[in-house]
Amino acid sequence: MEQYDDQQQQQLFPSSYVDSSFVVANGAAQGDRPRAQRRRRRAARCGADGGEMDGGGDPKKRRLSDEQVEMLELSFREERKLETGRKVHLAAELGLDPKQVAVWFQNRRARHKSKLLEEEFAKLKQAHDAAILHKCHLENEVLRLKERLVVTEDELTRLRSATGSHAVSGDGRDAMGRVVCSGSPSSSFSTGTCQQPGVGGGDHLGDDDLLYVPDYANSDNTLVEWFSLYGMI
DNA sequence: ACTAATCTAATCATACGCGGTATGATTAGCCCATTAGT
Repeated sequence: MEQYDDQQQQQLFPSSYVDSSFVVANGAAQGDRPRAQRRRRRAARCGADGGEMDGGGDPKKRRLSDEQVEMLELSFREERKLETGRKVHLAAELGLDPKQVAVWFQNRRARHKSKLLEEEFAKLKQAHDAAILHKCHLENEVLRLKERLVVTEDELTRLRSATGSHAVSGDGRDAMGRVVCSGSPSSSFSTGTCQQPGVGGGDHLGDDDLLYVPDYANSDNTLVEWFSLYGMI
């Protein structure tokens, strides 16, 4: 009993989803059992008994009554597995063949499982869609930050050219008293070599005064962090 | 180990209501389904 439940759970949510249509289309599900052969067998069987069901009953398939289905549903909700005793009891109570009850439970389990799978699929799809949306938002945010970065970079360049070389005092400081790096003028983010006027000159500057972009600041994220650190964003 | 009962998965066939869905029934299981009782 318990083992069957575990097995069912495993089959309910397999680790890898395989499209059943693919399996069927590739004939791997039932070992390529020929349909024609089954049809022939069925036709022969029907022909043999004159197209009637066992016991000479109604040849047409009869649906279970609402009451019967209701009782079966009730029983199914209590326990999805059907022990022999319960099956016989139910069958007697509903006026059905025990085999009919067994078949009903088999079909009910199968359809319950496919319903669960559908629900699980819907949930996963919803989560997937939400993740895609979140990714879009993040990408937009990155674009926005990059744009701000470019603007800030332009502003920096403009400020530098406005202050010009004359604005840099002999000790290598700009008008704001910050140390000016002598990196490539084309990029304010180049590592450059920082002029340390204080070295040997007795005029020591604190780290806060150093306008310097380190080597590791070569990715967008690091640049953003760096700009944030300096309150430029 | 053997066997009967039972299971899952796939499929068919019919009912119900108008092309497609719901549902009862059948079949295979291939390193030959699994489980439980003997």
